[in-house]
Amino acid sequence: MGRSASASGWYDEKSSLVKKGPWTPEEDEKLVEYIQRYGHGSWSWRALPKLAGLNRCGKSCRLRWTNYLRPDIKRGNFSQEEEQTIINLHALVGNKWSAIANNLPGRTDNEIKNFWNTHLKKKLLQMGIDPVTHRPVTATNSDNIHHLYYLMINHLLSSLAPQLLASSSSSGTCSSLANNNLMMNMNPWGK
DNA sequence: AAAGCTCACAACCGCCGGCTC
DNA sequence: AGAGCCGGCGGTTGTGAGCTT
Repeated sequence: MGRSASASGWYDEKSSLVKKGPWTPEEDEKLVEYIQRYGHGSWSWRALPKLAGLNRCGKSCRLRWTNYLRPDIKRGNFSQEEEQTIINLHALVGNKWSAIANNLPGRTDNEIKNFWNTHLKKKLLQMGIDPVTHRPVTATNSDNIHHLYYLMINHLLSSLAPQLLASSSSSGTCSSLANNNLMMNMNPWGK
């Protein structure tokens, strides 16, 4: 089933008039006010811009709300524990940012994805760990840190991945696994 | 001081799966 | 059964801020 861009919500029938780019405080205010007043369920994202008096496509509104305006979003730097959780979960499920975000309350998939791409990937590479495979970059490297990390990830992949993937949509399922004592104790970069 | 570069992150884009008709 | 709508996802891009030269 192929889908056009218009069907996915980026452009409506008057696409040339739909505004793109950064949101203004006024637009934010309109969006927040409408959602807070009417809650979810009585409208669709596609219909919302018109209802709220916004010259945006529904998809842009949804993204703005879920990634930035939602009241439960946690702002600020990632803690060591959050960082550790992301790395552990990424080793289990890969680039499933929404599944990872489900286990980090207040964090969005977009935020985690950005954090991974700008910080964690580099950090792992500096440690000599491939951020994709979570294995040492050099096959012959038997350094203790790499070896511990490798054992840890393999242990988790073999024992936990099936159940994690099966329940990745339900929040709270993974966090206890990702943060369990074994993993924290084996954390090769400390803290 | 200013031009160029790098980094971080908000936003865009295209695609997919589920659902409805 | 299949076409279309919708919400959601992950990859990519644009841009502003901060840093370096």
